[in-house]
Amino acid sequence: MSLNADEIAEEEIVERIFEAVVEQRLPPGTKLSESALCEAFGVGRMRIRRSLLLLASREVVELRANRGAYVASPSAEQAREVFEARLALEPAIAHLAFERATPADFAALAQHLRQELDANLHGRRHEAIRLSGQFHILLAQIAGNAVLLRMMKDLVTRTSLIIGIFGGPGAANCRDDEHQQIVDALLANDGQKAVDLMTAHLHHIASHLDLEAKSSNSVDLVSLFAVQ
Amino acid sequence: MSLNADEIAEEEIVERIFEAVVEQRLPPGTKLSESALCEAFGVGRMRIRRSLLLLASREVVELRANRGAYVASPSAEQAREVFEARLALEPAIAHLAFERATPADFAALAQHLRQELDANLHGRRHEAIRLSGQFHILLAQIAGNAVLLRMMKDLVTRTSLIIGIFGGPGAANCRDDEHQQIVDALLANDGQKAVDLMTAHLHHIASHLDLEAKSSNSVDLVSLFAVQ
DNA sequence: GTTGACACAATTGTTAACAATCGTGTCAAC
DNA sequence: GTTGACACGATTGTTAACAATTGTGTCAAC
Repeated sequence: MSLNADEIAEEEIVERIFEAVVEQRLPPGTKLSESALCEAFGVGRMRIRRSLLLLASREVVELRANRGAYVASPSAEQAREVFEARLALEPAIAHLAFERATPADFAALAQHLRQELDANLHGRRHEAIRLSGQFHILLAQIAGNAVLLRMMKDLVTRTSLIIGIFGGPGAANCRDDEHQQIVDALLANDGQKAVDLMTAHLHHIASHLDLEAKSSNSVDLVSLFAVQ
Repeated sequence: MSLNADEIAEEEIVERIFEAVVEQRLPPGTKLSESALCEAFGVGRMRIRRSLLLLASREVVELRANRGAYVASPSAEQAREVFEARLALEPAIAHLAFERATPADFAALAQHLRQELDANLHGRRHEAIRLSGQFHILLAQIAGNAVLLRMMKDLVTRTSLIIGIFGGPGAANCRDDEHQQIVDALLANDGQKAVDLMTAHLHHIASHLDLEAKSSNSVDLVSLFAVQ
């Protein structure tokens, strides 16, 4: 009778896998076998199957017919599209957050920056990466728009995959103090500056990627056999 | 052996239902019973179930536990969020389309405008509504970004639901010539004007909505029993 | 006449067995 | 030594029967 204390829901499974991908504990291409996930989450195969379908619809997981589910490996083209989308969305989100931030929101931002700094100082890498993405999601929450928030969760998660593939070694997260600067601009009531800093921040992240390399091996063959 | 001429795929079912929702042939709240859909598409229940899950993840369908699937009925708050998201995305999309449009794209735009005009002149209402949304999707295609394109498909579909609920009677689609004006600005090589016209266009559509009314009946009871 | 309880029908949700596909390892042939 | 075919094991995909929940209609009680 107690309202559903029994089993884990699909949404939670999706959320957990999102988190693992963001933290780069699930690298691109990792196989997600059904039986392993059933055991990991203690649920039936059907629930895992639905979760994988949801993850695939958000392009965090790739479903290959008769071969199973794999963590997505975004192509260079997809990476470009993700950053282009973020450049379209996040300045607008920064502006909305600027208009709507309450004192409680500023407190949350301050606490977040503290956590981020702390994780970086103490070398907790996974947590630092997660918080780095979480900052952008926190801004979307402050912007007060569930549609934009959902979009950002997807984009941030895919960005982690992109950095895992195209990012230089070690330069996994944007550990600069640019997040701090954005919050400072918001605190200084300078919305336009916050928007501009966000745009610059995204350009900085993208500039640390090498979208040419890492075409793996298959592409070599493709270009080899190109008619042109 | 022939490569899959056998059955309809989930994606196609999702696409067809999206289309029906855009054309407002599936009004908000319509029940989508599994057996009926099985018959309609000639597929097994499992495939329908997966399709409904995908539709729910894009918030075009609402899944109520043990009660089935229903076409979503966006709330006023959700309507606000959808338009806010469109206002964030579409100016950027218009700008990208401006930068990347080829002569072939302009031809497609011209043909689209002709079709839209024709459907309006001859009173083909469903087609007119569909084309009205399709214009915005065509722009996203021209912008050359699959991520943004996917987002726009979702937002346009949900906008149809929103207009169905909050739109005045008859004023279902934006039948002004604003689409024409946007294309004219693109043709005149005036990107900024196209962006501004798009923003104004979205404001016009939103201004024809009555987000206060149509709280149906349940909300009356809620406000009636509100503690405050 | 309205209200409450009860039972039934219809629909959804789950489980488990079955079918199909794919990758791998072995083995023989060249 | 490499290549091709074949068979096996493992994993995914599907089907069908079963369980559970919800809504409805009937019927008696007040």
